[in-house]
Amino acid sequence: MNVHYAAVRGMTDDKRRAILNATLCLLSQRGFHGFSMKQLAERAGVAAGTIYLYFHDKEDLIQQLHQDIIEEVGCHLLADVDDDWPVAQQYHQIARNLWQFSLQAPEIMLSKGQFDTMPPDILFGASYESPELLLAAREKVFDPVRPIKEMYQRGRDSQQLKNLPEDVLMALSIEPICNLARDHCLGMIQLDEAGLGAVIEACWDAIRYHH
Amino acid sequence: MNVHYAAVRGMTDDKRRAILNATLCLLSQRGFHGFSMKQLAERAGVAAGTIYLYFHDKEDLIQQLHQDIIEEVGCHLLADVDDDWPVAQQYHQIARNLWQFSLQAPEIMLSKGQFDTMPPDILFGASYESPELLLAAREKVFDPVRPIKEMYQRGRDSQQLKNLPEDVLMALSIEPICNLARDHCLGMIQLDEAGLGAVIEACWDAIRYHH
Amino acid sequence: MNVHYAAVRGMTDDKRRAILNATLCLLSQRGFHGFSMKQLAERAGVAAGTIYLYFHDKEDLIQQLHQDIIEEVGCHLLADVDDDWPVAQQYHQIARNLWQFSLQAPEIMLSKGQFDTMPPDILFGASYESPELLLAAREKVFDPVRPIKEMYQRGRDSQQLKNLPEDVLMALSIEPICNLARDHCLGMIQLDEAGLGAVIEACWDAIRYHH
Amino acid sequence: MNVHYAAVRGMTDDKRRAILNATLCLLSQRGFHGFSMKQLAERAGVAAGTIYLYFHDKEDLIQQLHQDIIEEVGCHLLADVDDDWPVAQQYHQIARNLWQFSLQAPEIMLSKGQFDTMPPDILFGASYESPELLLAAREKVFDPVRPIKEMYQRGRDSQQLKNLPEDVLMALSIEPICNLARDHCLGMIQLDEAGLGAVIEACWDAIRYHH
DNA sequence: AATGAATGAGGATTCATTCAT
DNA sequence: GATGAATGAATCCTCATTCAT
Repeated sequence: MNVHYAAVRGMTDDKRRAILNATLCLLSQRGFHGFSMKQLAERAGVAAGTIYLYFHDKEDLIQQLHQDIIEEVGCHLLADVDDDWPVAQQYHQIARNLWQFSLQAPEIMLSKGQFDTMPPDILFGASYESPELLLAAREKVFDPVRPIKEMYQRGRDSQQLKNLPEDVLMALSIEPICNLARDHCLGMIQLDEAGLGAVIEACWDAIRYHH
Repeated sequence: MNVHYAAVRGMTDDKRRAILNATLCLLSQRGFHGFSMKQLAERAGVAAGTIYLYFHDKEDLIQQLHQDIIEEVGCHLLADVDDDWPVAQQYHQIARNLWQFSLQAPEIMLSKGQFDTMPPDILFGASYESPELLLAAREKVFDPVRPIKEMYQRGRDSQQLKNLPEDVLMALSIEPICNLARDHCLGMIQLDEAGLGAVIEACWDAIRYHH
Repeated sequence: MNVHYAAVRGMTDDKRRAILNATLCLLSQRGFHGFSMKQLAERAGVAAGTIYLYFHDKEDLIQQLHQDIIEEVGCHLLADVDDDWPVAQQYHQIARNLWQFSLQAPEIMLSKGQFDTMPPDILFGASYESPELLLAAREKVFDPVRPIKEMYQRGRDSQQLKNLPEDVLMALSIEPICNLARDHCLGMIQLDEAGLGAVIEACWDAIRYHH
Repeated sequence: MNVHYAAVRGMTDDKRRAILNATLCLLSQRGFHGFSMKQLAERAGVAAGTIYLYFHDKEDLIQQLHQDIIEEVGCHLLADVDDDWPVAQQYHQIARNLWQFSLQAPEIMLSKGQFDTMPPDILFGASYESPELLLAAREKVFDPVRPIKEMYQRGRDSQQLKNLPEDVLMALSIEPICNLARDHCLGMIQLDEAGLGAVIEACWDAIRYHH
């Protein structure tokens, strides 16, 4: 019975996963309004109605996908990063993890821009009209990557990093690598190992405290 | 007669401008597929059919908007920049111009992400499938901001900037400021004069050649 | 003054003719609903609004075109036909005139099918619902070709033609030639001089009284 | 189970049939561009979107209707026609079948003119520009009525019919009856049994070889 | 007389979602 | 749980017609 249940769970979860994967693919290529639920069903190999067994509607689907991705990204970025390392080493590891991750899951990289431009009520259930609500909701959603934020805080407090808000530090050192990874995935730029090293170093230069 | 003609010209151009402005507004909020031509007509204060007197279809409208914006951005970013200045000074002026521009035309800043995630055939008439065609088409479209690219080339050749492709240098020094400007417009971050100076300096640190 | 007026009249009539010619062309290719007034204006070399100076609306335009065509057709079919000739000779002359006419005005031939399938209220101002009204209206419109009908009557009354209604006699002897002329114009069939003679003879066989 | 399945099949096919029937009705009255998909949906008793479950677009719908009609017409015209009969008898049977058919399916008769004036790419996927392609496509579409064509060939080869192309023979002996049947359906002419016999005989006179 | 910009109703088609099976 | 036929509102775009110039 247990086995049977597990099997069923697994199967249904397979369907959920198939739908989420197909959504990611279509979302990264066409954006939220740019693909239809029928296309999605086809791509996922399920019937149109099946999607609504797992997700309440299109927005819910996107929201759950977003959450899933953040968890996966958080997991990959922090792999092999030791809390005891100096901030510089931590940062370099994270940056390399990010690049590595973009190679194995390019659609996720491509989907970032779509999520960034999405009305925030879809992802967070709050709009720009009420900034404090939105901030709180964002914090919750981005909880899986909080350790990264905390690393920046520690780095700043110990004067290894410049005295700037964490958001800004990340915008200076993580986002450029995201953007370049995306361009790399799209074939718009080429970057070899040496180039990658130089880029990571440049981003480190941007945020490290110059004595 | 001349005046009269000008007035007429002005009026019809007013319609085109009204449509483009309304498009920018809706595009930045909802994305390409996220707003309807009827909404657009309403916002622009014209009849739905009128849009098609000035633009062939929705894609053409977006493309023309994109071109218009690039010209306007190019114009503003390069204002008060002297060719004879050292690269460092040129960069700082451009960065400040960019921030300034984001304050007076926030919707343009917000629309950048939408354009970045748009299928390139809409903007450039070429897809990722044929990279060389796409590259050529991009170059043409981005011609109004070519002087900025050339500044980066000169800076690199004279060893004032790191030895990285211009695209990468820009991704390290211009895009982060764009992103922060966008977040600033949305109220997601606050940045005072000192903070802005620090950010610009940080981006300069990212790309300047450290001897 | 008179001359001036005539010139103006001529010019405006030129416009009317240009519009009618362009209408014929578009109608024969696309049918009543298949072409737009803007296309028509373009083809005729006038502004869209100009059409409405000469015709009340699209239906009126078609109706006037129809009337014009019937007059022109009547004129050509009856050319060189002498009232004193025997019916057989008259018929042969008309049939040859018809073929000849189809060669010099193929669009008219092609437009016949369009008029035949048009709701009769457009052409005659009466519908199939009130057959007697429709019949009267048709008679009036087709007045320019009445001599042909009368020829058939005389032929029947003098027992040179079969004892069938004129409409039927025409459907047996004129319409097939029209259809073949249309197919010839479209390149769907080829018919040389001998073939044409055989066809005309065959149609004559269909209606002549066999003693 | 089988019965159940059949019932379901029947029901869905019912929808397709309802749409085709409604299309025929509207097409014969208004022509291809003259009726809207919304009107069609209303007439067929389905939602607008439902049409697109069965047909790719309006052109596909018309094309399928055309094919259906040709099959039905072929079936009716050749009913009770024996291959062993002399050509004369075959022709007479076909002609009577045609008249009979026009009485029980008048809309089909009325639709013929609409199909005849339709741009051939809709019906055959080929235009007048490439006559050989068009001819081949036509032959395929008209395959269900090929036996009739073959009868004409045999009749001509055995010198029972005049030495004219089959197309011409049909234009002389079948099309006039079609046209008269249409006029009869519309109430534009009356034709009793004797009249019909005379008409069929007249058409036979047109094509039979006179020794 | 002539223009052609402007209109907004109406065109074909697609969409997210539901529900009977 | 899974299906996919069915819906009808909403999509983009075209149309015949008007009217200020």
